[in-house]
Amino acid sequence: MKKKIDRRVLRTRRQLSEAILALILERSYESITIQDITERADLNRATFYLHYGSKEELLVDSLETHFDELVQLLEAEANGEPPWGNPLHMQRVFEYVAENQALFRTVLSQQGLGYVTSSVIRYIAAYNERQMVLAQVKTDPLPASMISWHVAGSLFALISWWLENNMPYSPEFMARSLFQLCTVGTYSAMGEGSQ
Amino acid sequence: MKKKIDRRVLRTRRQLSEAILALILERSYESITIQDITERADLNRATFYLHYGSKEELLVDSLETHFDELVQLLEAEANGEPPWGNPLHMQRVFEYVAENQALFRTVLSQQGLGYVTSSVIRYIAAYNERQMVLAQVKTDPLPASMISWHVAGSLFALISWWLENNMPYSPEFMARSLFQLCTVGTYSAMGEGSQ
Amino acid sequence: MKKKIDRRVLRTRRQLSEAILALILERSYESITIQDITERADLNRATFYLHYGSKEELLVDSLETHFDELVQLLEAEANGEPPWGNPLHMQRVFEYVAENQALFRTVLSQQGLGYVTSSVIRYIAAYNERQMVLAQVKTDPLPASMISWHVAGSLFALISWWLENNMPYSPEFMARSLFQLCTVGTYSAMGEGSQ
Amino acid sequence: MKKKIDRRVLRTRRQLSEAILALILERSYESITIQDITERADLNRATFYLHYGSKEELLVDSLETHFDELVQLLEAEANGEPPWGNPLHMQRVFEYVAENQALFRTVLSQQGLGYVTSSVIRYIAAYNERQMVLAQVKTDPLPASMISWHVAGSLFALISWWLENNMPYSPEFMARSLFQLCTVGTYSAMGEGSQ
DNA sequence: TCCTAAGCGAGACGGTACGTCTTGTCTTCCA
DNA sequence: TGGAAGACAAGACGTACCGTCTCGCTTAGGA
Repeated sequence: MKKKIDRRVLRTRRQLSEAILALILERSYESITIQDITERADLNRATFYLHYGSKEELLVDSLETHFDELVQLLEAEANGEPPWGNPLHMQRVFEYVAENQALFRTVLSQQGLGYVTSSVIRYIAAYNERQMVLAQVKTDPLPASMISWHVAGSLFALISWWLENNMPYSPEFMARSLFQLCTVGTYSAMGEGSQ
Repeated sequence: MKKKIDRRVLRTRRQLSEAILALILERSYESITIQDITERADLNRATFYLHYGSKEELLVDSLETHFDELVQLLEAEANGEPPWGNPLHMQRVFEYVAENQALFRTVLSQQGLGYVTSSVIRYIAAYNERQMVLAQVKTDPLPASMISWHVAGSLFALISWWLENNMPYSPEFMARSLFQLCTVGTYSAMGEGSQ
Repeated sequence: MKKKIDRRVLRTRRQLSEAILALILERSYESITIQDITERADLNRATFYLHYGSKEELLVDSLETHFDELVQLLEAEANGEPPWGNPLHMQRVFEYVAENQALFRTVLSQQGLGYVTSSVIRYIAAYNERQMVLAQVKTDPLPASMISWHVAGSLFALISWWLENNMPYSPEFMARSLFQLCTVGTYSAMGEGSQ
Repeated sequence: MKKKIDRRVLRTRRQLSEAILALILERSYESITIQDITERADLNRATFYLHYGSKEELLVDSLETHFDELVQLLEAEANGEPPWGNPLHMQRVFEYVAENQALFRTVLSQQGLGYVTSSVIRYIAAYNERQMVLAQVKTDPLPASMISWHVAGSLFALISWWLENNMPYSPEFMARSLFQLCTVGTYSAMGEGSQ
């Protein structure tokens, strides 16, 4: 019972993906209409509805590739350590962000993409927790999920800060800072004698 | 040369504010039309446009009151300390969130309110930085704004986690946890011998 | 290279035409909204704008059919004579008016249809002049167009008078009267000895 | 029980009259809003409603002056003759039109003023009939009112033609032409041997 | 290699919300 | 008391976008 997907279908979906990704880099997500997408993709508006039910559906489908790529990259390097336990580990994330700078900047800062924003934190937190369970980290007296969210929130915030300030530091530095802020706290991270 | 604001105007704006705040607690922000708002407020649709240019404008105006309240509360208690430097300080935030639970839950989790989400982090970070400057905290070798964002992201994430898990801990506990995670880091916060 | 007009389009336009013609017979033209027309035509309001830019455009389009009918009828009978030169000729006009009584009554008397009113005189005058040129009528010392307007004004007025007085005379009588008033003048038309 | 009309009221009405008369000379009657009129008159919009119920009411009130003037002028000169019985009589009409050229041009040709257009013919016809009755004109076998309308339609048409063609003839010539067309008919008016 | 089901373009249409415009009413305040 | 100022309800306007549909044409891929 083979699925035999028409090559035209694949082509059409690719065109739609490329169109929406190109468009969100250009202007506000909410201002983009399905008409705009299909025009850019050189397709008929009705054709859109043969493949997706909404802009959101297409966007999620289009972004999946990117995030899956990153997650696979991370999981390959995680060796029984909590995700922030190793600066090198986090460094990959910042490097990946730097490579896909335009996309991340858009996704993290655009108004209409709010639901992506919050999913991202949730997504990172879930990933963190998964890794912590695998690494059998004990977190008493705090629950593991709280720690996961703490780190996810911090990571998200640092990435946002980094992009908004035009990446003034190297990925290494950012990763090391995150590592320190999370593991040994702000007091130590800021050096002796501070505060 | 007094401004002489018509009492009707104030009344109308209050009705609109109450209407939109009530509606976002009931259903998806994007699904709310201006027609819905004015109907709920018992006003004519055209009247809306005499006061606001869009749903967003009204929402921001309506939320301001709440957040300003919180900020004033915090600033009154901050005595030359960084905002997370004192668990009691943060406790106020969690208590405030608990009191306005329904609103925060909606604002932090609803899809269409994404731009609020990211503004909130930005807002907290800016507040943090302001306080750090006032407290003359030295942050070498990390820039103060990075620390601000780190703490803001963490606070945001912990509030989200807290609300999503139906507030399983007291505001005191949450504040103390945040304090520890931020100041002395995850290792210490999680107790000796962990990891 | 045929035009390929969608049958649905024709159907839609017919529905709109019928709707507006029915409505102007019922009530004041100005009081009719596009909403009214589309409701009567069982169509969506937006659909109206796919076909016409305004009520006026639709009305003109709808009336054209009627007037073209009359003009064709007249031209078929005109044999090198000026249009009022033959009572039988004009008789057709009055007969046609009688048959489409309700429509003419409305078009000639309704306030909002003023621009139709004046176009009608202009329209008749132009027709007259065209016929006079064809018939090579010499009009010295008066210009042909002045004569055309004179007769058009008279025809228009007599039709109005006829309808307003509930058609007290037969089309034949009206046509003969118009013929006499125009060709031999009021003195002769009113019989010998008058005045 | 004197009426004590405030001088301010008269002033206000005059301002409104002048405003609407000025405006119809400038642009389409329908495009003129009450807002426009009151702005031009340097009055508040609400004030309009203290004096008139609609644009139409104001316009009729404003035009009355002009037409009454003309009628008085005509009646003063009519000495028991039917109104078209004397070329000199009609000449006054054309002269009056020429003097108030801009106004007549507007009133007769503007779309939205259709109801004025048809009232004008009705008005002239009624005047004609009144004069015919006074002059005890016998019109057998045609009814007097039919004759009145015939002449009114012709007069209206000739005035329209005259204005549309930028008044190529003198009032005297127009009056004489109308006289001939109406009294002795087109055949005679166009000279011997024509047709 | 044909043929048949699918993908797709074109575009009409119903539906919904938009933001704007004009009207008419009302209230408050001033001269 | 007449008018200015302006808030508001009411409702039509023309536009924009959506999602659905129908009608053909083209073309891929199984027979």
